[in-house]
Amino acid sequence: MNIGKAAKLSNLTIKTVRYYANIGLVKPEQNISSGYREYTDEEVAKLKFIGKARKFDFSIDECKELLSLYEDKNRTSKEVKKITLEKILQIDSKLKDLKDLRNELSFLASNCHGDDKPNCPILDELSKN
Amino acid sequence: MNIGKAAKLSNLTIKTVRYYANIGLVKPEQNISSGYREYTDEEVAKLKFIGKARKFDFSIDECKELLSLYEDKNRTSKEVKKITLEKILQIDSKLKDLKDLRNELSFLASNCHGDDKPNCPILDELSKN
DNA sequence: TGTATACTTTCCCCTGAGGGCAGAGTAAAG
DNA sequence: CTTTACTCTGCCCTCAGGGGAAAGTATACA
Repeated sequence: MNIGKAAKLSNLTIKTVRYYANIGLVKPEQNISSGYREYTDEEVAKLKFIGKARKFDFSIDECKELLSLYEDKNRTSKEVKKITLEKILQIDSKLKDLKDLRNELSFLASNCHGDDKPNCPILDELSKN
Repeated sequence: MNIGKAAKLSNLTIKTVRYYANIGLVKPEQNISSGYREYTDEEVAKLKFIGKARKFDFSIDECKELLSLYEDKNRTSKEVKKITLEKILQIDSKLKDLKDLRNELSFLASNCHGDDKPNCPILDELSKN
């Protein structure tokens, strides 16, 4: 099938599918006379796989890794779990940063009257040395 | 003072300070004969201000806005508080997405034996239709 | 058979917030 | 006068594609 159908079936944009072909993530055969990319069902399955992994916040490189494990029938579940646990740690770290940030901002905001006067603890904090 | 000292005093890199000059965020005078940027103490204070705001996850555009409020002695604290509360809402939304993601990944990981067998619920989920 | 429409191709620039490097000019210290 | 330190502009790079142009290909319909 052509790229349009492959994109539709995998719920990705054509741009994305073409990008994945260009970086060698899912590289279909290309019709010699027309130059059109020709996707097989299996390649569409890989596209879907990647689409899901991307939603789980895996980077393209991590998707590449997961995809090769997915294709390797001799892989161990240990390898996959390792990547997943690392991703969870990354998310935890991001969560902590965001929570800290939220606390600080919320503290500043709660100290700011938010009225029509110019006095503002938020700006005071930002201009502190 | 030259850009090196301004960067040091504001705890920013020279690249960053030059970038802020290029986009018109903090635009110092430039010595005509040498072409060197010449920063005043006030401009360094603005750089510091921006550096702090960036750490609070404000975008460059938001920094621009905050900076103009900071410079406007007639601004109302209401305006500043509004921007801050919006930023907090953005952070809350990001936090929710990340938490959901973490839950899903952690559920998958807990269902995966993580042993030497190829059977893997994580990959199964990623290849589900 | 011709043509209008839909689909696909490559190519180039854009995002945010700078980083890295090259080559050249300027300043300060010895 | 030379060495060293500093600064300048300009270019390409990041990440994961998005937008659009110009040109080629395929399909539907008259």
